[in-house]
Amino acid sequence: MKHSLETYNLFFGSLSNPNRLKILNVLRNKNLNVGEICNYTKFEQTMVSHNLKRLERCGMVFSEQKGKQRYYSLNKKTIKPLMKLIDEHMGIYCVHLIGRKI
Amino acid sequence: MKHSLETYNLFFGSLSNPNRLKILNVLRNKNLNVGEICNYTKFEQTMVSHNLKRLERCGMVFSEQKGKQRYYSLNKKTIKPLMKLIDEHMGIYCVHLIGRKI
DNA sequence: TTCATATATGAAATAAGCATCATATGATAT
DNA sequence: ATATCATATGATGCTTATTTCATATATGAA
Repeated sequence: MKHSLETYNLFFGSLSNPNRLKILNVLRNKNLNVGEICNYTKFEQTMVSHNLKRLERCGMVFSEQKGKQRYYSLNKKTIKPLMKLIDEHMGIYCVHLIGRKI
Repeated sequence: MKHSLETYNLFFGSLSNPNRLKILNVLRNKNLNVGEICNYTKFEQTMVSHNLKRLERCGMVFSEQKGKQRYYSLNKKTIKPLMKLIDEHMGIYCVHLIGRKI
């Protein structure tokens, strides 16, 4: 491990939340501003902003101001291979817990 | 995303805990039984057992009974490339938050 | 079988994380 | 400047996660 446990913890913690995962998911195909993310996810604006902030701090999304709106985009370079890795892992080791809570 | 948000959440949740990360860390180089993990980490036995259980359910560690002891080993096939991916990510995008809490 | 050691389990207590609320900042237009 | 729309922030209450405690199960030895 190259970095501190705290840093890894922060990274993984950012991904261990269904709402943040959903936000990442709606950003997969196109860049969206906060309002659009709210529409797609049916989440409240403040909640989305809080979660976007955390995702951005961890480098999982980027943002760019365009007029009054701020557009968010997925860090595909990290998120795509990450998801791929986990999909493969789950396909092998986690079949038993698909659909479970714990 | 191939699996449900809940499943990803469970996966990442297992990694977003400093104690579990520390346990994974001490398993990097050699397989250890529960008592040994406690010694290395200075964690309590029950806590270690609870956390090992969760890690095993998510396929991050494997276990094997040997006499009275149960030995745990890291799922290197997943954990190693995962850590590599994240180290690279952090090196680029997370320099600013090294050592931070949030 | 009984004893000692190793690990696991369930429930309760504690801690951490999160959404929500109220409010603030920022941007553009008038 | 003020008004309006878009997004961000801080604090608080609530929920979920985690550790701890007490106890149970499992394995091997005597």
